Amino acid sequence: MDDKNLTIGDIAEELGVSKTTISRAISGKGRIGEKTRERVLSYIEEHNYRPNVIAKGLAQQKTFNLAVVLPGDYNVAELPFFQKCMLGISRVASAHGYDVLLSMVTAQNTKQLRRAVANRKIDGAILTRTLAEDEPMKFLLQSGVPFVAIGSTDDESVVQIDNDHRSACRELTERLLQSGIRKLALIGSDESHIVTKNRRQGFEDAFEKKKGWKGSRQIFTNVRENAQVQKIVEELIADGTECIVSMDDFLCGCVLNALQQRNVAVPEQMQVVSFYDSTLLEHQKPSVTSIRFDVEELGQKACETLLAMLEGESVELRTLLGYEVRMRNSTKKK
Amino acid sequence: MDDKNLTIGDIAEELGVSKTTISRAISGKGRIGEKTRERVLSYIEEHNYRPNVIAKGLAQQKTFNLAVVLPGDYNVAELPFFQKCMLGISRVASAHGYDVLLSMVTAQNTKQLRRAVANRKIDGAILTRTLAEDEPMKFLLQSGVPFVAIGSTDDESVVQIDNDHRSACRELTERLLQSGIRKLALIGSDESHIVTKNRRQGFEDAFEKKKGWKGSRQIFTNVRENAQVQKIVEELIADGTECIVSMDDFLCGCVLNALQQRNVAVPEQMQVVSFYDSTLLEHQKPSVTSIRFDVEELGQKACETLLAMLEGESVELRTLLGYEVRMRNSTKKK
DNA sequence: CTGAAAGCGCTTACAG
DNA sequence: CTGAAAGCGCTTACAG
Repeated sequence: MDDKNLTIGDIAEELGVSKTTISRAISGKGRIGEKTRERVLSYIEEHNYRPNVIAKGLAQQKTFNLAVVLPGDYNVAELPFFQKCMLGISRVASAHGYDVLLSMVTAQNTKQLRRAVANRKIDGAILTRTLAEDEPMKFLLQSGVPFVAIGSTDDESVVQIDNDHRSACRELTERLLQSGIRKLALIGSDESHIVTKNRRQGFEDAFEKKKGWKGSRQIFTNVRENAQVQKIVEELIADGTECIVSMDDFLCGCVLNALQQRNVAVPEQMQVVSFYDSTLLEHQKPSVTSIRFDVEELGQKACETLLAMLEGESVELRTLLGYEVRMRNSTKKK
Repeated sequence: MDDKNLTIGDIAEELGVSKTTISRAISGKGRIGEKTRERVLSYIEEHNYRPNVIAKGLAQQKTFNLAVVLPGDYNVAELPFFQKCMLGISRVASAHGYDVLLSMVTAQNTKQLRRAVANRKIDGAILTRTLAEDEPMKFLLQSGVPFVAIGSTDDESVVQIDNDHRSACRELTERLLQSGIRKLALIGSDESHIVTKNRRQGFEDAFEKKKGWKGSRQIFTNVRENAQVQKIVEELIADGTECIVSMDDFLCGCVLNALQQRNVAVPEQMQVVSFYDSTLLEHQKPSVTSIRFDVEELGQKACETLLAMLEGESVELRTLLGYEVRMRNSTKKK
């Protein structure tokens, strides 16, 4: 059945034509007689021939591999994001005949990525997040390897695919304000992640637009540990904050936990909002009002864009994908 | 600086020797004069030459790629496991000059893996979990691609790397029994995951050993949703169960949640135990008694074993890695 | 100890 | 429309 190592040469011999002809029949490039092509194609079909991609690559100076750069220090909150993103990327890659090579990097250690590039094992790369000081990005930039970044950056020379976090956070905040909330707080993690800045801006934007608005807001960033959240929540309860917006589902989990332990009812005594709408909070009661991004689509789009670049097509410098605000039971109905 | 596309031919010409010689100097295979070798090596060093791995692979019929087969349906509880495992694998692979190709599969869809194999883009594969009915494993088996499985299976023809879940669960249970608990329950997810069966057995083992022991146990498997957990916990509280053992950290999170909502104090009124000791429960109060596996080591070991197989070395059919039982504050001190 | 040559399995000008 | 030949960048018998 599996004529395992059938080569183009074998087929040529078998069919009494040249290797060139076989190659042309397969690739569709170059002129070839309709009948010859059909003969070749049906032979291939029947004998289950699969071209050797490595050899093809060598001849064409391609690898048909894409590197996906994955931070090794992803935290729990980001894991579901990574998973879906990866799914989107690998589906598109696969559909286009590409494979995905994994490069795990940390802030200090970009070895794996460097190796993949130095060994010429990839045609392009996808960065799965963006940092203010982004080593992998710097490296990619100076190495000349085509790449796209999932996330945003000020660098006008990098192709970016991102959700519109700023607008999303603005819209969400606006809705909260419209519902009559006068005192709210935003909690986020690493300021070094560009996405954190963008959300923060969106939050501020909402207040900008509401000029004469009376009320107060507080912002906490670089919050990473449950202990910090507990402290913050305690303060917020004390000073009468009405709503806590968390920038990721891990933080939101901590917030809910803190409230529960202090017997503060959600949403009656404190409203709670999160981002991502990930599996992390999936089973939470009450269900959590959240922004929803289609992460798989994000991955797909990123991969499609990179593939287009590799084909020499010109692509948008910046692709902003949408979002959805999902009002649920952790906030009061207006 | 970056003499980008330097080839073996360029160096040969430059140094006035043959390509064969260059190749030998690099690979260390075949006889070569000490001085010649040094000349070549220092030239390479100086000009920052990197051999083209793809070309090398074509000549040697190798790809220097390993497929890591990743279920696309990993749930939150498994995500941290995957991340660490991946880290271990990719570190070892990288250190040995191999790259990691990602194959995302689902129960129904093993396309990506099939493609990688059919295209001859990998030298071997690593399965990151084992199922009772394991499609990817079946495929790998019949395709003849060398592979190792992280997890266990009855199939004596597959090389397995696993933690000793059965002993771990037995030891944990024994400790609970020794501490005086008379009534306990075990909650787990998919029975189709072999690891679930193993743990269940370990749980039973502990009772076997304690012959004349009086008391009762309950086992719930195929539990996936928070709603199910809530119901179960309710029953368990009602019938006076003293301790709930969860097979993963997601389930345990649900259990803790259920207890908290019903104002059942941990560990005073109900003791709680989990597996994995993952970041999922990292910040939980009280801290959760748990078994701890070194997942990164697991990944490393799996990769090392596969690499050894590719070198033609003979390897253990079965490698069982250890575990640690961490007693914390969700159980009573003896 | 060293090299010429063939080969890995493809592609692609070039010529016909 | 088709093919011979050179080439992608390596490795590896074989001969010397």
